Amino acid sequence: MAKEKSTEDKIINAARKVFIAKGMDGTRMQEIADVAGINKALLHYYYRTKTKLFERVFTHAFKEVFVVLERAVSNEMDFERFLEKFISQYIKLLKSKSYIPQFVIHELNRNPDLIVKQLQDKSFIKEKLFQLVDQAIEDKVIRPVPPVHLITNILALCIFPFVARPIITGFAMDGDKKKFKTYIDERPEQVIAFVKHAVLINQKEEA
Amino acid sequence: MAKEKSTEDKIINAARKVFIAKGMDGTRMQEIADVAGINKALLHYYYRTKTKLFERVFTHAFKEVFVVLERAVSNEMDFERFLEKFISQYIKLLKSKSYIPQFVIHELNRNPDLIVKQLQDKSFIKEKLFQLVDQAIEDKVIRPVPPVHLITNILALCIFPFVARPIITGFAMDGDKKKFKTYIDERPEQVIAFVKHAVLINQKEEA
DNA sequence: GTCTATAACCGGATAGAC
DNA sequence: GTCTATCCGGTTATAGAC
Repeated sequence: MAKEKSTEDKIINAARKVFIAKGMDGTRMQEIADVAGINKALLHYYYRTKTKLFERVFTHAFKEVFVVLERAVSNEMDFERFLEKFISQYIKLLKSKSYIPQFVIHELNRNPDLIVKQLQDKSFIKEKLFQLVDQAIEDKVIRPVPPVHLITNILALCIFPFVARPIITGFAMDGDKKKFKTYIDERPEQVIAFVKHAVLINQKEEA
Repeated sequence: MAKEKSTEDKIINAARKVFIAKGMDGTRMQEIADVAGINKALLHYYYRTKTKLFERVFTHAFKEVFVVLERAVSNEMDFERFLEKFISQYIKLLKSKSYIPQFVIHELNRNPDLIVKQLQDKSFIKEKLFQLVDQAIEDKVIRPVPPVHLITNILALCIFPFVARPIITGFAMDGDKKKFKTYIDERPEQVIAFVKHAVLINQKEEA
């Protein structure tokens, strides 16, 4: 099974696990060492401080859930297919990284300066996305709606369930985690239909 | 101006401020004492432990952003007006408590058991809300959509911007906080229109 | 590179004077 | 009720042996 890993890999994987589960403040270096199966001093040998190790983990996590935007704007296609592709692929991605959004959002709120480093030279993504929406409006494919709002709406519908999972599970599913899984599996279809009805102009009923 | 407050009030207010800004793990009792203008020992005199003080703050914060659901189901009205009222009032509320959603969500993710205590005897709200949606579907006011999805969609659209503020401000507004404020001011109108188009059946263009 | 031991500090909680 | 002083466990980080 080739479960062999370098010490550095073991540390990074352990750090990811613990930081994402407990946040910067809630994490203990000892716990990372335990999970990695090594000892505390070694952590400091590889990454001099907790902060440095955290920043490394955070940057990686941020990219994991952000670069999807970058990929999204690089493919040329009509707006309806863009919606379908983007929403289904993004929710699929989030399912496999379901604890990352809350982690990233929390740490960004704790320390908003972090965002600056992460968004270096990323403004072209915003331009492209806004342009995509503006073009669809001009082509009468969607009704006129400010790009920021449409884009944040789509992201909200995709991301929110993962962030609010305990509330949704507790409030609407009587704490039953299986029901939450079912709900998430239904999401792509539901979100796509919701957004299409919300903005597409010649939306006809389909078979 | 009657700025006089009991010590207990000073403590609670300071604790709210610090816990909501920094979370349970990031908060220091010393900082709460400093903000309250008293000394650390006095905190323990009123609330024996940090955990107890936290729980008091958390419960209050949770109620502040949750009871709106309770109020929403107690007013009888047609579905379209329910949407308008709920969305505009909820966003208005969140504007005045804009740091609470992220706080509540983070702590609930760190400790999902907290949700159980908060939702004691609240299942009637869920029943009423689901019923409201089912009724609207039956009356052909909205297209058929599973109640959980519609409700979480609405909540996502209202809450997400406050939770993701640093990302939205950094990504779409070049870090300009004034633009974020404008964006939030536009939200009620935008969200209401979005949801109406998404689900209302005889949606006609209005003047 | 990896370990044990320990330094240096921090933070929650308490004792006890006023 | 409110304060000062202090205890004590826990946490990051380093020293130094192997």
